[in-house]
Amino acid sequence: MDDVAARARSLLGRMFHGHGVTLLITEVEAYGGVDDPASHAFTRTPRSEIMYGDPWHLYVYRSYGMHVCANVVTGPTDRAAAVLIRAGKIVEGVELARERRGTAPKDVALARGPGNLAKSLGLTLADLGAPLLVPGGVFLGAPPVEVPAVSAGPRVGVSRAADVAWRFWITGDRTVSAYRRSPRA
DNA sequence: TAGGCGATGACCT
DNA sequence: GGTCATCGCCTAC
Repeated sequence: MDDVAARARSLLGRMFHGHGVTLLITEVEAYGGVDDPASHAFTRTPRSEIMYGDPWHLYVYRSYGMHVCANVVTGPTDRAAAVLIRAGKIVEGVELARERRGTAPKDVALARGPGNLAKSLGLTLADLGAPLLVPGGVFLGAPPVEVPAVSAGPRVGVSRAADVAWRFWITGDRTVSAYRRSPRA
């Protein structure tokens, strides 16, 4: 369990490249997989099968019909853990991201929230299963040289097991989305 | 093949 | 800060 959280934390401060836009990951949320009721991998289906595969691949899903969310499969394979990328700070391709978002209020909010982040990066369901350690359409940059200060708290938006403190963010970063507990929690 | 559902976002007060 | 619109996909008949 703890290694899942550790891997989620290690993603903070790391670069995430997506179709011409680069952002620095500022907020993530860990999902334990097989023993985590809130995880999409909790019920094993053809779709969630990707999380039972090799680590460092992309798992994307559509929510509420219109939003796309991006996850990093972290493994190990028998656990099917994944990390939801919730927010980031765009460092390259701001113009392109703004174009994709349409009417974005501020630069700092371009990739605030999982749906907005995926939209800024131009992610679609076609990116499902993309290898994240291989430079291409979507991939991860090298780990940060300097590890940022990290805060932890309960997960957002999940209807089950919301009390697990598996949400991590870079302390004080303004791109981190505001906390909101699920109405069903 | 039909229905339920969701790891949200935007907008309004 | 609270409320509500939203719809394509997955799962279970």
